[in-house]
Amino acid sequence: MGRWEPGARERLARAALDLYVERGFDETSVGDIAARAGVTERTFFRHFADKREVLFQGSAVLQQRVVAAIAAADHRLTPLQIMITVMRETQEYFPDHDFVAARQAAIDRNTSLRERELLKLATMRAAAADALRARGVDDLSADLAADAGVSLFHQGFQRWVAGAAPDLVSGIDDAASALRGLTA
Amino acid sequence: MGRWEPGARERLARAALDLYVERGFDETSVGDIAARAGVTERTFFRHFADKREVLFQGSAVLQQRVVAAIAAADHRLTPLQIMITVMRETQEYFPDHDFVAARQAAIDRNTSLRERELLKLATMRAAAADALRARGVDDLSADLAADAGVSLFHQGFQRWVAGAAPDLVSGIDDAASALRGLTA
DNA sequence: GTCTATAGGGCGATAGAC
DNA sequence: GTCTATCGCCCTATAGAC
Repeated sequence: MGRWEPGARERLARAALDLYVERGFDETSVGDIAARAGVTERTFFRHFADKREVLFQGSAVLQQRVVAAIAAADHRLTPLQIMITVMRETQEYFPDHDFVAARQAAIDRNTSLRERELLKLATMRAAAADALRARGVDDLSADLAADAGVSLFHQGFQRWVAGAAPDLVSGIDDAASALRGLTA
Repeated sequence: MGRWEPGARERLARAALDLYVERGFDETSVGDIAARAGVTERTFFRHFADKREVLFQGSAVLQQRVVAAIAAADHRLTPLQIMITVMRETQEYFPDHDFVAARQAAIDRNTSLRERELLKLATMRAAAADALRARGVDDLSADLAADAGVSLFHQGFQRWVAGAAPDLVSGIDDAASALRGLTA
């Protein structure tokens, strides 16, 4: 046995989500999280840049997969079709509805967490646009297709989490269908 | 003459933008801003909720106008047409290109300012969706049309600020035209 | 207007793994 | 020996409380 237990990062992430749900983000100090995880405050900041970031661990990996999927998409698809296809495939990164719902409840109750969520979505959107440009899509079309794809993802995601769609893919399909109605 | 100079709010806003541009957001303390404006730190926080908010003063007014314009739009327009029309009318709120460009340069160099900008856009989007719903547009279509409208605004705005479009209306029209190409 | 808790960064020391 | 995670105590600025 070492002087510290392994898995500090995971314990910190778990403790943070639990506390944000239990008593809210503003009412939770980094000291509280660290204490529950059995480490010091300073250790928290070595794993996570700030108090918000602990809820967005997976976003960099998700974004890399999205970029790779765009690069690998069928050449006969239009930019918008590529985005819809790729967004549907993100379903596998959100396996546990209860976990996602708890995390989303914490985010929705706090403005600074919503800001961070929006930043992550915007970062994914920018990366998707770059990936489309790398396939030869023109600048403006790439930005707009990326915006549209992330919009469909976001609306589908929200409806899945809220229980208005049975799964993420259904939510995205509902949104894509409604978008077609709007532009017809 | 009172015992303090009037216009503290305007002086603070001006001092903040100048300092953010000169030396960057992180390198500027609230004390620096207050000193340049000739007031105390406490006065800054009575006018602005936080250090970021000082760059987003006009957004509440802009949002109100957008909501009112959606409510007043021609009944024969589709939700997407309403959004395009209303977004084009926002031109009058951004008269001075140099001021807008300086402000945008400060925002683009700092992540936490970008977060705040994204929050303001998301708030406008939510308000626009509510205004569409109030006209009888269904839930999902309202959200998607609001997303699309704000996307067109954002892309058009960026291109105008960067000099790729002669004015905001042209930028939005370019984006709307490209979007039509994507969904055709 | 003053007072204070907290965020979050810097840095050296330490204790494990290899 | 190196590398890396953790600790602990330094610091300042933000932003809320009183």
